[in-house]
Formats: sequence, C-alpha cells, structure tokens
Amino acid sequence: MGFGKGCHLHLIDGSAFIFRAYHALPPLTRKSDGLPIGAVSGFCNMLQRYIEDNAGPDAPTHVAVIFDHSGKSFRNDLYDQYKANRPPAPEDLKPQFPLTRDATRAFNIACKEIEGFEADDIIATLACQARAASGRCTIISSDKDLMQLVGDGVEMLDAMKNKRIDREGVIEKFGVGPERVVDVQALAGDSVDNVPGAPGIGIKTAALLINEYGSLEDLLDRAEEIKQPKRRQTLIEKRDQIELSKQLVQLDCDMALDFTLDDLEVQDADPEKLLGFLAEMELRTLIKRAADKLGVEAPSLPEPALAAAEDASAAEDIPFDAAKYEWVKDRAALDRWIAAIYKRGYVAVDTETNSLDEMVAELAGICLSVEPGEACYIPVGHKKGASDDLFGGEELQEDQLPLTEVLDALQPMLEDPAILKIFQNAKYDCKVFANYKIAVTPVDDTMLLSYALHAGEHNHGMDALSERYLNHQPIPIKTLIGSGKSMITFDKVAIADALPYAAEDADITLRLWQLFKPKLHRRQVSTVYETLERPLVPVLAQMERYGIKVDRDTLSRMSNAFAQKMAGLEAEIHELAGQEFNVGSPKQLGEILFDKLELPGGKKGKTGAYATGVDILEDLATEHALPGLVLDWRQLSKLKSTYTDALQTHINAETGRVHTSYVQTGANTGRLSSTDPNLQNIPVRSEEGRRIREAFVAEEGKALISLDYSQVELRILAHIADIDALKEAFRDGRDIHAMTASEVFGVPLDEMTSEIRRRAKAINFGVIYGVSGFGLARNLRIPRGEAQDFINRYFERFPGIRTYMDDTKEFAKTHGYVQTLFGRKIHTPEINAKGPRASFAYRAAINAPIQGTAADIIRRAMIRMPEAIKDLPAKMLLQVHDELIFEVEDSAVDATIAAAREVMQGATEPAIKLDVPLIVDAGRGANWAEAH
DNA sequence: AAATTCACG
DNA sequence: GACGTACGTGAATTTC
Repeated sequence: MGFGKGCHLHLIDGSAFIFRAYHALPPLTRKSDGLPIGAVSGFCNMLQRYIEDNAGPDAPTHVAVIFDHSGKSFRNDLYDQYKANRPPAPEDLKPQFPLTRDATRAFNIACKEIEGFEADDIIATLACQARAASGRCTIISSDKDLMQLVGDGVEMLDAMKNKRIDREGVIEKFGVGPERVVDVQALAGDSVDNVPGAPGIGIKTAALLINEYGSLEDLLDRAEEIKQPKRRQTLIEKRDQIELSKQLVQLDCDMALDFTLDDLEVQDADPEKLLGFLAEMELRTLIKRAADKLGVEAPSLPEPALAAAEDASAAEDIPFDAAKYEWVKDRAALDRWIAAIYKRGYVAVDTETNSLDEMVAELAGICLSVEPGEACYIPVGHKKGASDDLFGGEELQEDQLPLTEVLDALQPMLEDPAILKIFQNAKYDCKVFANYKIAVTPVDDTMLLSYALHAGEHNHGMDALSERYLNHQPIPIKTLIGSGKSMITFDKVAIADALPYAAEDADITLRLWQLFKPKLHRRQVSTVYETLERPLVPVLAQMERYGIKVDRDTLSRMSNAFAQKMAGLEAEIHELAGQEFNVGSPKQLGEILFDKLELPGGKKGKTGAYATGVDILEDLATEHALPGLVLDWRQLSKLKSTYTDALQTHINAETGRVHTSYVQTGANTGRLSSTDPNLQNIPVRSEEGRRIREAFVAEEGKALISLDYSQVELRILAHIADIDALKEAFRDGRDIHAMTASEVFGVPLDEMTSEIRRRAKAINFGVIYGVSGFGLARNLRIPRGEAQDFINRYFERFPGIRTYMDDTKEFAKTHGYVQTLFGRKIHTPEINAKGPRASFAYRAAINAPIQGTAADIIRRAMIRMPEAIKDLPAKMLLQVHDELIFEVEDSAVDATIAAAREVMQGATEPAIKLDVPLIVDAGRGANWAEAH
C-alpha cells in the first residue's frame, strides 16, 4: 500500500525513550556477563506497551523509531556551542545505544538515523511528507522542539502522560500557534540545548512580542518601536544571535532520505526474532509477556541465565492454589511437616494470633512452608463464636491439635541452630513465641531483606511485596475479620476460612525469600542486612518486652490539671471571640480570626481553609490577645490528649510498664520509628511538656540513665564532606555553632552574642536539610535577602559542603540511590522527576547519607550493647534516634554509663574510623526528666 | 480517608 | 521564567 489518504504514520522519538528508560529504572545488568541493560530493558518494555496500546481500530499503518546519530550535527557548524553544555552520556548507558537499535528491529519496526542530522529533523521531514500525501501523523514524544510540526493532520502524543498535544496544546505551551513556535523559541532560547536566544526574554515575553508584531522578522525590523528600553536595546543589539537561534531551532523538513514513507509500513511481528532478542538480553518477564501477546510458547533461557535472572524466581511460575494448602489435624501430619523441614534446612513460618499487641497475643495457629505453592496451617487456638451460648466464646473449634503438643513438637526445630526460620516481620512472631518461652533462632526476615534492598522504592508490607514481586494479590484480612466496629479477632474465624489466608502468608514469605536473598549480593547490601538489620531484631524485641515503667497517678494528676487550665482558657477565648465555638477546630478558628475579627493574613491551602498553624498564630499574637490564648490551649490539648491521657491506656496491666513497638523499616534513612505508643516524641522542648517525662520512672532501687550522641549529624557532615575547619573544631571540643558564627559572620569568639550564635546554629542545621534562602528567612524571621547572604557566606567559607551537595545529587541522578558510610542504600526514585518533586528528592538525597549514617552508628551500638552490659544489673529500654535510655540498679549506675558510653563512642569501629570524635553525654535520675 | 496540627530527633 | 521553599517520623482531631 502506498502512503496516502487514510494512512496513519507513527514516529517514535527513540532517544527520548532511551533516556526515560535509563533514568526511570535502577541500574540493571545482564546476569550472565554483567552487561548493563537497564535502559534496553525499559526501552523494550515501552515498545511492548506501545504495541499493546496501539492495536485498536486507530492503529497506525506506518511506523518508525527515529534516533539521533552520534556525533555532531549540521547545527554545530552553525554554532559550535550548540548543545555544548550537555553532559556526556553515562558510561553504563553508552554500550546500550546500539542495543536499542537491535531491539527496535527485533520488534520488526523500522529504525532510522542519519549522520549529521538530529532525530528531530528526520521526524520533521517524514511528518511533512505524510502531510503532503494527505495522511495523518502522530509523533510520540513530548519534546517541545517538535511542537512546531503540529497541525494539519500532525499531532504529538506524550506517551508517559498518555496526553495528545494538538494545536490547542501547543498554544497552551508557547502562547502561539505551531507556525510561530520557532519564533518564540528563537527569542526565548533554550538552556538545555544551549540556544542563546535574547537575554532576559523568556517564553511568556516572547509570545507577547510575536503576537503583537506578527512574526520574528517583523519584530526585528520594527524593534525601534518597542517601548521598554532594555528590551529594545537587546533586540537590536542581539539581532544576529536571535537569527542564529532561529536557524538552530528550525527543523529541516526537506532532508534527502534514502527511504520513503512506503518503507515504513507496519509489519507483523516475527516471534522468533523478537523472543530471540529478548532471550539474549535475559529479560525474563518481558519474554513471557511478549510470548503471551503473540500466542506462542515462551522460549526458556539458557541455564546460567535462568538461575540468576533478576527479579524472577522458580516460584514465579508456580500458581497460588489454596487447594494445595494442608490443614494439619493430627500428630502424624505434624510430624511429616517437621521431617520435611529438617530435610530442607529452612522453613517459612507465620503465626496467627488474637491481637496485634505482641505482649498479650495468644496463638491461634501456625503456618509453615518449605516449597513454593505448598503450605500448611496448624490451628491451635480457634474458638467458636460467642453466639451459641454463654461459654461459646471460650470453646475450641474441632480438629485442632492441643497447643502444648504442637509447641512441644515444634520447639526443638524453632530453636535448632541448623534450621533457618524465615518470617515476614520476624520481630512480631518471635515475640509471640517468646510468650511461650520459645527462643526462635536463627531467623531471616523478608521485610528486612526488602528494606536493605529497596529502601525508598516502596514499602515493605507483605501485601505490597506480593503484588509487586509475585504478581499476586493476597487474600485481604478484611474478608475474614471485617473492619471497623464489627471487627472480630482471628481466633474467632472458622478454621476452614482461615486456612487459605494463613497458609498463603507462609507461601508468599517463602517465595519472597527465594527472590530476595540472592539479590543481597548482587545489590551489594549483604553487609547492611547481616550487620545492621538482622542482628537488631532480637535486641529490639528484648527492649520492647522490658518496656519502661510509667506512673499512672502522675499522668492522671497532670491530665486533671491540664483539663482545668484548658477550661479557663476556653472561657477567655470565647469571651474574646464574642461567641462560643470549638477551639480545636482550625476551620471555626480561622473564621473567627479572619472573618469575624478581620485580622490580617488571608487564606491558604488547596482546600480553601484558613491556615492557623503555630507560625501564623504567633505572628497574629502581636495584633490580638486571642491567638496567644489559642496557642496556650492547643499546647495543653496536645499534651493531654496525646500524652497524659493516651499513655495511660498503654500501660500493660500485667507489667505496669509501657511497651512501645519499634518499626525497623519505619524510615527510609535507616532510622527506627516507634508506635503504640510513640516514645520517640515525648515532650522536652517546653517546660510544661517536659514534666510528662517525670512519669517515666525507674523501679524502686534503680535509676534511669540516658546517653546521647552530641551533635552527631554535624560531625558526620564534617567527616563526609571533609571540612577541615569543622573537623578541627570538633577535635578541639570547641563550640561548633559559635565557631561557625565567627567564621561566617567574622565576629571574634569573645564578642559572640547569643543571637549571632543562634543564627549560625540555624544555618548549621539548615545545611543538613538542604535549606533555601526562603526557608532560613522564615525560620529566623529575617528578610530573605539577608538569609541568602548568610547561606552564600557559609558556602564560601566551607566550599566542601557545596561540593558534597553537588556530588551527592550527581550520584543520585546516575545511580538512583545514595549511600551511608556503612553502605546502606537509600533509593531516590524521584530525583530525575521534574518540578517541585525533584527539589524534594534532591534535599532528601542530601540529608539521607547524614541522617542514615547517624542511624547506622546507633544501630551498631545497640547491637553490641547486650554483650557489653551482660554482667551489669542493667537493661536497655528505649532509643530516641541519638539517645539510649537504660534502667539500672543504683549501685551500678557509673559502671553502666562507662560501659555504654564506650560502646556508643566506638560504634563506627572497626569498619570506619571517623575523622572526628564521637562524644556521648550522660545523665541519671529517678525519672526520665532528671536523666535527660 | 484526607487534611491539619504538633510532638520529637 | 515560574514555582515552591529544611530532613525524618507518629498520633489526635476535625472535616468531608
């Protein structure tokens, strides 16, 4: 068929596909020889998806992928600086360029590039030919340089956003129609391609001028008429540069091609060619997908490749089948499973209980799996519903082995050092077993494997991991126990219903383990997992089980005092407002402040509600008495509801202590988080809040001690960024903020004021977070320009910090992650996004190695701590990021401080020798307020 | 369930 | 040239 009316040509911007694929994916290598193939893999995925998405009635009749030819183009002859500030392609991308051409041909799609021309010119020429032949053309690209081609049957399609760009879309972007796009571009220039344009004129101004004068030529001819003197001068003086810019952005629609549109006709796929290529690249998942679409059998990979193929396991092909899950009802079946476990050497285990609180949880059943697709459930505590009779709630369901018999049979296996027990979130299950005096060891944990491998990429809950890596959606727990008020506990579920859910969890855990464990080496995080994750599990479990004693009476008295004060404040507030309203409602408060009292400081937020945060109320406090009272009320309300009231409900009836739960995967940086209750945010900054710490007490005859790292993150910054001045200051034990102030502001140390020191402190902390002038200005409540000056001077004085930031950003952009000193990888998938998301990712990437290294250090200390204090009457109870809290008999306070301090100060060694000393401060007392 | 606010390092 | 603007968390409360 010759190309003509009714025909539809698709032109794919190949280079855009390659770069998008490269940056969107983590570095991926071919397993058999380590060849980098991340971009090729992503490129093939995009082509496959393109083909699947374009099979319908509007399918193209002709298609080609157009590439840039390597080397210079004719534009470099026009202007030697054209695209001169483009960084060279990353080393691991270069070998992939020819492979993407091979991939295109393997998909049986025409593949074109021409020496001395850019892909955009070939696309332009073909689009014009298609238009001349009365056919349609769709350009699959979002490159704004191609927008000049739109119109008259030519459209663009942004494949990522699946958004078509027509004439209207171009006008939206450039403010002019496609025929004037080059004029606007010539004026505005392009920093990415290094097109100079007219200095000081951007797209907005350019569109305004072009629309007023009709065309670039008319504008330049009549430049004398322009009113703004600066703009007039620019256009007159830079005429040559602007005309050159137009030549650079103008695409060549009239290239001589050695092929015609007819050569681009869509061809049927050649399964052998395509699958052969994908097999050569060892892209397992894509082979299956492509074979499925083609309706042919997927070829098997060569054996070594199969064994190692990334993100694919033997388990992937084994279906999930609830019929293969076994209900263990008798002793013979249980013994059979135990024998199978000993034969295999490892087993995936999951426990079902009647509570999410491990301190009180009782076993409902145990699941085991040693082979993907096969699992069993051993119910031991399922009870009949309470509906039958008064005692029904305690009566056991049928066909369950006695709990003690099951535990006696399993205990030797669970404690056998030769048998590896695999869990998803091992800490929970180990604590449950600990309730039955069973010490499970050794243990692997798929949640922690995922965290070591994928921190920052996604969460590590089992449901999410299963969907992502096994392509399988587990049975939602809601279908068994319901949700909200009518929720029941798992031990009340009928065993027949519980079986498929529970056994599946062990099955999934085993499959995830088979997938993740070999990846530790390939991603080089084995040491992270083995030294920072795995050994921490028993340490945290022990701390949680000890808990910390909290005095209910103290909290209760404080609650009452807060309630009284709040009532008084509330009356005053209503008085001042002239009406009653809910002080706790930001919405109602906003209306009182800004509508009724007409205080300055209008709306904010996307919901249209007034913002009434502490910053705003503090500013308003100078205008009116009410905001200050609200702030006082809020502080009390927070203290009462979150602390003095809520903490009481967390006191364990049996132990009289509060048992928090640490989430080891809680923060992407390696920090822990603490929940139910969160004991990492107990008030300390305000005098009234700090008194809540008086309720955290030591037992009679014991004391609480607290040891915290002094300015650990700044020390790490000094080491990582290699700032001599900072390192020396730390080595000499000087006041680091005063030192910074004197360096940055030029004030001698003996003339230092607290205000200047405070500013330096804010800058020191800001730097760790990637602060902007705007942010520092807001924090210090100083003019923005002044804040920017501070920051500039800071970087001038400590240029190494700027270098660290630039290097970190560059590393994140090429690798997709950043690293701590101990090799922990924190992924930064958004670093190559554009807009504000990239800014957030950039600041997070700067902060992560610092915060993460600090987290690694205290983890190392915690892991060594039990051994260091084993002969002392002391227990480690809490961790608050840079602080550890112990309970110790009065007689051993000094010895414990000495032992713990030594472990903490030496925690980096022998792996790392820091250039700065780590200093640990210590306190002691009958309660946490005194100890801190 | 989302948004807002505020407690901590 | 515009846009947003300091990192990492968890919990309580109000609003939709």
